[in-house]
Amino acid sequence: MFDNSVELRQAVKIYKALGEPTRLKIALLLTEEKNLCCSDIMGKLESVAGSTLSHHLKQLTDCGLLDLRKDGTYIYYSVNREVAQKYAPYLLE
Amino acid sequence: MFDNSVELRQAVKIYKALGEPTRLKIALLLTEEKNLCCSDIMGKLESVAGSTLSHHLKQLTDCGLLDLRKDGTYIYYSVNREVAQKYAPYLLE
DNA sequence: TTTATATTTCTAAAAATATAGAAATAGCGA
DNA sequence: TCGCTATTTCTATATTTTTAGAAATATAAA
Repeated sequence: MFDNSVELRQAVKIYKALGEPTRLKIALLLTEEKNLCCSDIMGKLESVAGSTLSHHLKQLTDCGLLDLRKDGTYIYYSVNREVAQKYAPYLLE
Repeated sequence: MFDNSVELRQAVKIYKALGEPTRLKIALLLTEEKNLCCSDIMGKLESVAGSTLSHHLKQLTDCGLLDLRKDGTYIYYSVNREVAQKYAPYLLE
């Protein structure tokens, strides 16, 4: 029926990404203040190891929810508003 | 910062519920066709044990995404459109 | 009351996920 | 080049989640 269309799999990925407190916080952080880099984000969360944060950010970008822009050693993340609008406009409120 | 407000925890629960293929399918099924009972849903999914389905439905109702109405031995589920609208209007498309 | 059907709870196993330390990679500035 | 900072990958462990069979519960119907 809703078989595993690409669409459905993407939606699952997005909701899975948001269904974890640290990642949801990251997404909310980035709608408030765009273009934060990994270490900025680490500073705003209480005690998350860099490697852990890296995994979370990967999940959020892999599903299309976050865009990134590299600048030297820094990577700046921001919310892809189109994707957020479609799947979770709650983020943008 | 976005500390563990009730609001944030509810959002996490909802997205976690939707971040699993079977549950997302159930939610989509129920926006198409409302008031399906447990066994109707089981019929529409390929090979899910009743006990498993029961857990999924519990998760979807606990987070507020599904409403239920009991009628005899049957339990009819439907999507709570207000909650869906707020967190995942994608479901209602 | 017995039987049948719908759903849940219990229990346990398998699979997936989150986490972080350590090592690796990458770019920048001295 | 060397050292410094930012980020990722590797590896391992702990925790959570998914799954389903079996037993339990609940309601309806015969």
